[in-house]
Amino acid sequence: MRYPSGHKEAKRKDLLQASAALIKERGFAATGIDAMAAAAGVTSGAFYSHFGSKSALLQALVARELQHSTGLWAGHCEQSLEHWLAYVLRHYLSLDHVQHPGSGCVLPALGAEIGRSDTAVKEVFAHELQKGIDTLAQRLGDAQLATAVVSQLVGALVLARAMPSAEQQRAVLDASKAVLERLVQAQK
Amino acid sequence: MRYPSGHKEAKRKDLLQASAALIKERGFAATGIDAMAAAAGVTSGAFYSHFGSKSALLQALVARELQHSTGLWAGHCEQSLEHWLAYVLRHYLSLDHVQHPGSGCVLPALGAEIGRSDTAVKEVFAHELQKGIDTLAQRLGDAQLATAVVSQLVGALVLARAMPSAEQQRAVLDASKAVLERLVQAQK
DNA sequence: GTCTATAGATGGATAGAC
DNA sequence: GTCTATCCATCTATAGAC
Repeated sequence: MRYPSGHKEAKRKDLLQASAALIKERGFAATGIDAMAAAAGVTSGAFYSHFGSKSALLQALVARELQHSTGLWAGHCEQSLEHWLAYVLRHYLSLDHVQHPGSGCVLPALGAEIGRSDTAVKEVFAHELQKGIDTLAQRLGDAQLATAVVSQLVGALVLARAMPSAEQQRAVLDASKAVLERLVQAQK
Repeated sequence: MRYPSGHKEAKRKDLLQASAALIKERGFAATGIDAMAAAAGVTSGAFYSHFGSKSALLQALVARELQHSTGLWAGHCEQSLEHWLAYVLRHYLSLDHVQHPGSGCVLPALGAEIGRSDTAVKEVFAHELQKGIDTLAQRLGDAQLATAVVSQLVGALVLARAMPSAEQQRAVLDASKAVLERLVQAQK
């Protein structure tokens, strides 16, 4: 073959990684194939040798992004509940996360658009998210609380990003921090 | 004049109402001017005699939608905190709301896209949302709790809509209901 | 105020050369 | 496997007739 072994897998990974940042930043519907391909250093023709359609890329992207997130999640859950909580308050509910969606969690950035996607995308989403919720549920001893905590985090990021000033963004984050501490402390 | 007095205001209202449902259903970026105009029974040419741009419509739409939502919100807050909570659990956190975004709240449907809009849209958003939060904060006696409750509701709707089955959607809603009851009851 | 028509750009996706 | 070139549809926005 004219290309080295492993080239295709590497390029597919490049495409996923580069388009993930673009899509989380601009939105899935607003991001074109050309822009994704260009971000990975190829053209739109090459895109279709890796993904059958734009929706197929979204499916792979949701899987990859959630696997990464739940990996971080689980890593900080291992030590203790307090350690996990400190990590979430410090990083997930941060002004930096609000202002840089391209390098942040896929849920607040693309959650609504996943809800408008086909069943294949939703199934990947539900499957991967469940892993993260299960990990937290084990630590908390309460599956419903774990699910609500994720909802709290996602809602706070969505609202904070819609705010026009950093002060207003911080107010939304601080409110969520206070309530999350209350919820998790009560569980100890 | 060739058109009856009040015609323009009425048509503008038609455009807002018809496009609101479309946009909350399909997303703002994915909805074209032609589709919005057609839903109100006019053509794209007429659209621009009411709104200077697509973004100007979003601004008017966010204002109108949030005014409607905070009106409902305040109405159910008047009687008692319990009455408000029952209303929210029964209607906002319902399977019907999850499955019919076109007639539902603008926050979970368009929150992420408002976050990607220009400052004018974000300022209208923040101004109108603050009214709703203030109303609830007075009842709860805790402004941060009020903000976090809204985040919880928005996050739950976003996640539930991304789920592929009604059972999974309901699990997200039930988790939020349980935690909201706990949070609000503790405040009494 | 609304229409038709259209400009000018970009969208997703495909075909054929290399 | 990637490129260039392209089809065809759709996009936002404008111009001119009525």
